[in-house]
Amino acid sequence: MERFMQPCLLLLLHERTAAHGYELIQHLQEFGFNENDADPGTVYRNLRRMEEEGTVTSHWDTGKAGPARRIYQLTPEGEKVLHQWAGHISHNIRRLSKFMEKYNHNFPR
Amino acid sequence: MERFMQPCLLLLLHERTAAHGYELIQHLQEFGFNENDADPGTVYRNLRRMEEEGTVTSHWDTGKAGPARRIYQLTPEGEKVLHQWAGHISHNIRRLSKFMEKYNHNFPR
DNA sequence: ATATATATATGTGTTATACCTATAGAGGTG
DNA sequence: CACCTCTATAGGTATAACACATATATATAT
Repeated sequence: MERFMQPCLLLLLHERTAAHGYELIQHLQEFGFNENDADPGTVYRNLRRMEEEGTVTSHWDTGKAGPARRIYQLTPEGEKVLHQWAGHISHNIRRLSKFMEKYNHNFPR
Repeated sequence: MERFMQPCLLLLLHERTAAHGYELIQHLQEFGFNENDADPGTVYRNLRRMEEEGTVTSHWDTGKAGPARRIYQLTPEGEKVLHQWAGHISHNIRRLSKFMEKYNHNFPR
């Protein structure tokens, strides 16, 4: 499925109210992303795009030690989009399950 | 999920031992493809590529009325690839289900 | 000094595919 | 007979997603 990273990021942000990109990258593995899939470039680009689309907001955090972080927060619009994603994903699960049903019928046991 | 049309075509061909593209297009709806998704251009291009990859073979059928048809058949290699797809799809179902589990935990009832 | 971890960002080539268009045979209708 | 529609295959192209590589800068450990 395409753009699956987006709903994962939205859900991670809902779980923790705020987080920066590097932190989100660490947690994407919970959704089955491996090192290649959770490519930093892809994550940061997704976050920037999500901000353009209005599903998240961000601000710089220069308070902590280390390089500046961009802190992301879910918007109400983002929560709506997350719900839409959930519907979409449920639909895909049903679709894939239907395939497997047919497959198992063709290749029993 | 990407290239989902391929396992569907392979499974359809396993079900009917042989079929031409236009016929397969009609049956793709069984797998949740709508008119846009089951775009003829995409179907035929997929079939040609699958032949290049050795998962199907084809020959022209000029016997029947109407324009000539290209009849496709599943190869043993194609059946192997279909089994690989089934594994891949099962994995994706688990992955998406895991997302939904987390989602439902975040938004109960 | 230098290597590593933290943190963000851009450049780019490949791939999948949606949408559009082209071609052509066969049958039906005014 | 002209025209339309259905059957059937195919290619052209623009967009989009993404993997992989690279650039940047700060802080810490050796």
